[in-house]
Amino acid sequence: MRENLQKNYDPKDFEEKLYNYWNDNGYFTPKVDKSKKPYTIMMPPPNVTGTLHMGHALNNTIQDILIRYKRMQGYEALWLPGTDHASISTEAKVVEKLKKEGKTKEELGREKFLEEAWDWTRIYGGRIKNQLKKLGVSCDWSRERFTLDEHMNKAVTEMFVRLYEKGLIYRGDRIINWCPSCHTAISDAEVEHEEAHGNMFYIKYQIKDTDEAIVIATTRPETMFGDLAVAVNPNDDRYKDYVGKIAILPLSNREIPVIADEYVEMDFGTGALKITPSHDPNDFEVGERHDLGHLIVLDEDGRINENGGKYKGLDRFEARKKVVEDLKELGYLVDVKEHDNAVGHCERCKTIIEPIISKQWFVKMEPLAKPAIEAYKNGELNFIPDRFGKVYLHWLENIKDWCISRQLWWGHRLPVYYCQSCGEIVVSRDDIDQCPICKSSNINQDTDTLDTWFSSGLWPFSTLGWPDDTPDLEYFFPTDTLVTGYDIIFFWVIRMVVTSLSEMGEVPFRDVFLTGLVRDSQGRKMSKSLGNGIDPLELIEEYGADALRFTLVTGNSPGNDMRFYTERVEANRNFANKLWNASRFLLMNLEDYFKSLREDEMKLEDEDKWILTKLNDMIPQVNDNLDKYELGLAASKIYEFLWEDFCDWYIEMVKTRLYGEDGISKKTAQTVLLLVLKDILKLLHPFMPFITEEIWQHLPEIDKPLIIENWPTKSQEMIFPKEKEEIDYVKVAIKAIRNIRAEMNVSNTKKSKLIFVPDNDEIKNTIIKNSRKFITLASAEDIEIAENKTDFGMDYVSIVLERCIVYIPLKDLIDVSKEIERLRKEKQKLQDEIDRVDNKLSNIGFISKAPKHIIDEEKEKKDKYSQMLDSVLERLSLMERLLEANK
RNA sequence: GGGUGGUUAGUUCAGCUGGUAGAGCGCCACGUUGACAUCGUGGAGGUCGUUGGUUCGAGUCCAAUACCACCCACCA
Repeated sequence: MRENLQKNYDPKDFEEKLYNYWNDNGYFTPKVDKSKKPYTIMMPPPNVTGTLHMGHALNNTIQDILIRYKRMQGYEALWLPGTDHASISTEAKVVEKLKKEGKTKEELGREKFLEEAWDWTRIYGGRIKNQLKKLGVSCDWSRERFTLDEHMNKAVTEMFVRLYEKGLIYRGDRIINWCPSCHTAISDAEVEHEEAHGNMFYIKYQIKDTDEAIVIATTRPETMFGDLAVAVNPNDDRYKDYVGKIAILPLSNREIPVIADEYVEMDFGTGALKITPSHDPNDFEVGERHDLGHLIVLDEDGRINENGGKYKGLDRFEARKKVVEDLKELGYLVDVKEHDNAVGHCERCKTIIEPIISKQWFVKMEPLAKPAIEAYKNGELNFIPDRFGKVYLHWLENIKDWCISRQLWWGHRLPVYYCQSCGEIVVSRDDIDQCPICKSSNINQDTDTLDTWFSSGLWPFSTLGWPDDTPDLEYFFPTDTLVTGYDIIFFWVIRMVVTSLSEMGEVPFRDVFLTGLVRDSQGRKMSKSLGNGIDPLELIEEYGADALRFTLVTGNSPGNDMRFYTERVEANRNFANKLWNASRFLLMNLEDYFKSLREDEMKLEDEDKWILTKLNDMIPQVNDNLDKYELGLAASKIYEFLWEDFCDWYIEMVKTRLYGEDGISKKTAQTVLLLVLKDILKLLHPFMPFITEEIWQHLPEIDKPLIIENWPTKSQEMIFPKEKEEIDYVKVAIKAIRNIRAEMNVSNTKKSKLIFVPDNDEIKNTIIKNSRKFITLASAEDIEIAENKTDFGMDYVSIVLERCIVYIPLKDLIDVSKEIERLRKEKQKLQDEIDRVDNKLSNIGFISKAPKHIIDEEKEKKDKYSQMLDSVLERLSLMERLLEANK
């Protein structure tokens, strides 16, 4: 015997219990079953040591909805979870921890440091996993992966070697972005540009052996110790004569050539530019063209090095001040102007980036980008919403090489070995301790690790076993949908597409569903520093996971940022509560369900047909929405159906039958109630998995858990247009009656008689058939059908419906003049509508060009309103006459 | 300098292929009727940023424009 549902909806009673039940029974784990279709999502791996935030909650809710939907549709639905080692941020956290203990990573050494990092990972690594579980994620934990797992490491090495062998990975001296705080190179994508107020300094460089000087403009005077030339535009007449001469660098008095290069803009600054090839990407290019060589003047902390003479040891910003002071004192500083420009910051630690020449490893992107561009253009890869495709294309079309080496320890070590004896560079799948060329054992592996995104870039296939040929890989790859934030397109999405196209020969996923950012109620980004973050776990604790999930997918559209209001979670908790109580009501009224009548004795009544029709109209719409990733639209349709159609109308209409004596009618109502509720639970399950499963488990005659139930499909024989229309008519009538009673302040407890005067038999039958509904839903004590409108005088209030008038005897409450006033307003309203329709119908353009069904609709409206207007006019004149006669 | 998104009820947002504007919250009035006050019933509230255009008809398509966000970009 099953227990009843608890009286009060309290998610805490069952959410955890159900999660374990699903997980323990293996419902999250799909099988490789060639007779079924797979559907695959790879979870974007959160940082292993991170904590769950709203972005994760949004992301994972969407993925879970898709996976549960597909699972119920009969797909082998794989949602593979995992975590990312997040090299730079995890390493920073461990370094910070060491610092607190008074240690540095250098003191500790690589091996000990990695032990610390693994400890850290073990301590905090489980945290986010457990937090995700509270959300209800139905991902396959048996296939969970971590980007630093042994197997993942193998995949990374394999990819590196393959790309290297194809000539797509190379080592070189390039200007890279150096973070003086993280002490590593970072990629262009990891640099955030921010507009900053600064100064443009105009500095005089003397021309050797003359009295003349050339004035250059720079924002970074402290790098002048690295200047290797002054450049002007070859077409610039002002400086023509200086080209080829020697300029003398102030402060250090070093001699540098004046060169001509097209790169220099004549009308910017002074038209003369100092060239610092080791500290500026453009200057680097110029330097290459003119063979200027390199001169580095900053160290890894961003301080001036020994090439800066007496300025050595000064931080770059202090050095700037000091250099400017000295230049001024010595008369070299000609001018200072305010100047704003975009300054690059480290995406992790927000430190200002230092462009610096450095020997690093790069991926050559252009040849890899081409197929990725193609894949989008020919439709193999879709973005939802599509506008992000443009962002994707723009990035790929302007792509630059990707710096992948990091001067960090926590990560995948480069599979690169340097022979100290013969100088050979060996890239190898296996660890080597002997040089394959000179056989020397004096060979060392590169100490650098790879950019985190290099390993996560392989996520869609490395997780399935690549490079090994596994059944999972064969069956589940390529994946179907990727769900992630738009802020991560460049970091991650593009890298996955590129590596997959290169080594798997196809796109890693068909659809990329991009979510917006979850912002606070004021529209600000949630951040730790602002302290405005809302903790999803607290919301789950208070309102339940279902309410939070529903909130995250409704009221916004894909790719758009959303403001988060706790009030909305509350509203959705109320929705869950509504479902809970409706279900409880139903179960209470199903107590005699088993011992009641036989199936074939069932007789569907109008309201049964009405709700079944509405249900079956909705099902294909919901499916369509879900297939198009319109999760919010799907959710609101179910919301409305449950609350309005099912609870407010159907249940209320059916109550008299449940309490009544007619066994067949009761049994029929019970059956329909149960049938509709079951479909609601199924449709809602992806959105609100916990409450729906909990209720499901309490229903009679269920043979499997909801999570693996069959998704509802439209039932053609359950569509009854005529009855649907009839009930809709009854609803309109009931609303009108309620409305007028409320306007006249008639309390619900005061029952009144309703007298209907229908125009025709059809309406008459509808009224008679549904008369009980008026009694329960429109506070009527009695229903009467009359033939003659004129029988009802001043003691009655009248409601004009289509083809029918309702009279309510409310003797004491009626003020005739007010009633006349009301009727006049009614008349005006109808007249306006008729005018509007007339206007349309008399328009030749409309008649000749609009589609027939639209014209017919308008004509019908006209008929309807005209007929109603006649009734109103008739009633109005009667009342006016009666008022007159009464005076 | 390029590009994208937003601008709809007091507020936060929906509104699919163009056909008399919707929801949640808030507000007002009434209501403990045997699922639910985490509720019910009724109501007030919008010239859909502005200006043009296409169309029989535009919140919905096109073009300008304003404002607010965001992204990209090597003018030192």
